Amino acid sequence: MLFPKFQKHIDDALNSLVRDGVLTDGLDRKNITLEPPRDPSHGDMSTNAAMVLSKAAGMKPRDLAEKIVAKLEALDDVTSADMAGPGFINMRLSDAVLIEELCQIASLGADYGRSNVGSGITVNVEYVSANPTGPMHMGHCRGAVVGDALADLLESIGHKVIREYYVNDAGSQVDTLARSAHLRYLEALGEDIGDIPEGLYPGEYLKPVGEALAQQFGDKYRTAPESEWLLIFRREAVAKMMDMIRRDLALLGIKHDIFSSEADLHDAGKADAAEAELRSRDLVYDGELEKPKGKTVDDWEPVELPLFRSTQFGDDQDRPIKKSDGKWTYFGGDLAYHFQKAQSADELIDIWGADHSGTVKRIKAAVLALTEGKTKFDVKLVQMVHLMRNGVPEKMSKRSGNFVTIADVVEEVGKDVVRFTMLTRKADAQMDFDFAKVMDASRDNPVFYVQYAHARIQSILRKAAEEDISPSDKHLDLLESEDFDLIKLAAQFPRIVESAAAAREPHRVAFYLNDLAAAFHSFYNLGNDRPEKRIIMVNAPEITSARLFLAKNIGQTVKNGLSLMGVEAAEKM
RNA sequence: GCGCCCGUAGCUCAGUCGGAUAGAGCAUCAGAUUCCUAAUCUGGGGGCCACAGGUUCGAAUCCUGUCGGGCGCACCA
Repeated sequence: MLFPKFQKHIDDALNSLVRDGVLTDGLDRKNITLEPPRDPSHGDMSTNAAMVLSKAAGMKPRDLAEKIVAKLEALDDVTSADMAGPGFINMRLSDAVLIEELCQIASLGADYGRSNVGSGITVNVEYVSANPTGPMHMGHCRGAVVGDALADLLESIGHKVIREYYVNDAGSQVDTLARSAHLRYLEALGEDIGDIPEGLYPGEYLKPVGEALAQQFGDKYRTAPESEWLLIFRREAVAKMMDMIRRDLALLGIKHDIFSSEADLHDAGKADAAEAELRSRDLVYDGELEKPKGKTVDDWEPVELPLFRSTQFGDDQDRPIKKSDGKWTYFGGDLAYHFQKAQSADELIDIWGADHSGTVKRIKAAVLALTEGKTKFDVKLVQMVHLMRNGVPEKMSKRSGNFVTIADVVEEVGKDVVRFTMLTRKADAQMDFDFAKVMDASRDNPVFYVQYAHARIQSILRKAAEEDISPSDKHLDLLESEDFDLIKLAAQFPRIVESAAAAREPHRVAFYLNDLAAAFHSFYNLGNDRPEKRIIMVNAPEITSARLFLAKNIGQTVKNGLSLMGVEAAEKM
């Protein structure tokens, strides 16, 4: 592949200069970059090697650059190498090396863009982890898509990836769920339940749960005290909610390997074990919390609780792992949960909503303490999505049972639009999601633009087949400069994937695909005014077969990119 | 009051480990279809990269401060 190949060229050139006595050995080369210049008139490939090394080498950047240029211009893969500006080195690539890259796309097919730079490292990505108390709504959507795409991305560079969903089935919210389900159970048995009382979940989605429970238990728990049915109803209702969530996830194409239960974690004594471990190292102690700042709490009174010393790791205050009633706090369980995940992974990544930003420090502290720094841990915060319709905010309120579900949105605009839209923005910037815009203005939606490029290519291939011309690598020497420009852009795909994975920013793939699609559409339209630039030219089957080969592999690259985002590559539009 | 994120064209946003003259889409203006899918393309206008300092060969990018916006600041989850 092109970029690794040229990295080696530069490395070799520097080694050669070391042998010549121009450079001292062992200079730090990690800041050397290799990238296409922003302005194509500067060349195809540019490196800052001379500027980075000049200080340590005791030379002026431009003098060193000249020495490196002399080595590089001797290469077969390079037609020219020049020094520019303060010491940039610009190269132009030979046709042969670009044709070689094009053939690589063809031979690698769906694997073009994949690599093994991350092999041997297992990464656990936890995402979604929505409470099992209702269907998935749009508040969960962005984190789900970003997490899923990130997991794909990490897998594509060779990491072993464990995709995990943490089911919060131990807190008080699932008791509320059980009570809400019991009410619907009574309703299913024919009782008039009236309005849903304050504090219970009012959503209609619990009706079928109540009916199923009535079917299963008859009127066994109609008048029974709560203590008899709470655990049973909790288990049944959580299972039903998770079924529903799994269906919602499937609609969006979100995949998980493991659903970890918080309740199971406690039953297995994992939290006790973590507490014991931390107490033995004096990282958990019994103490009192400070009064909350910036917010008045009416019934505040100091209580002694087991506290984790997160202040030692930069948190504002120590954090309780158990409540005064002796039950675990969410944090207590989460701490044990992360310790458990660290047993089977080298790196952990959590995808959280920005509304949990306040708890990042404590959980980072906990992982650092429990794994003694051996496990890399990163929390990726995904900012809020504001739902709009024609510029008017769409109301969302869980308490009233009134919220926009993922199922509704997928039904309205489709999986591909949702996924692509969620990935056309940095995750740490807020975004608006306007139904009217993504629907009515679908022509302007980047997802269709990219899909259209792929569909257009497939259409050309079908058309060529009718003319009895098929793609072939026999006459690639007939390709012209516009053809090579497309190859250059496609050749960037592997490094885009690699850098997006390293930075954990799936959105970079989306922006790259937009560029690649634009380049192809532009290429295609050259043929409007200049018939000799058309892809299919019935009277010139040799160049046509070469251009078809090019188009086919551009299509392959688009498809590989879309597949990383979980978006279909349309055959026809 | 404190913590985290953000501030780039009229709007929505990119901008790679600090690199060369800051980009794209929408909107706007002017064009392209007897021709492989016009869901496309070509061109024009539009910028104090919030502001002020600092770091250096070089800053939209890193550091400090100010201003503006969002999220959070329970033993909730």
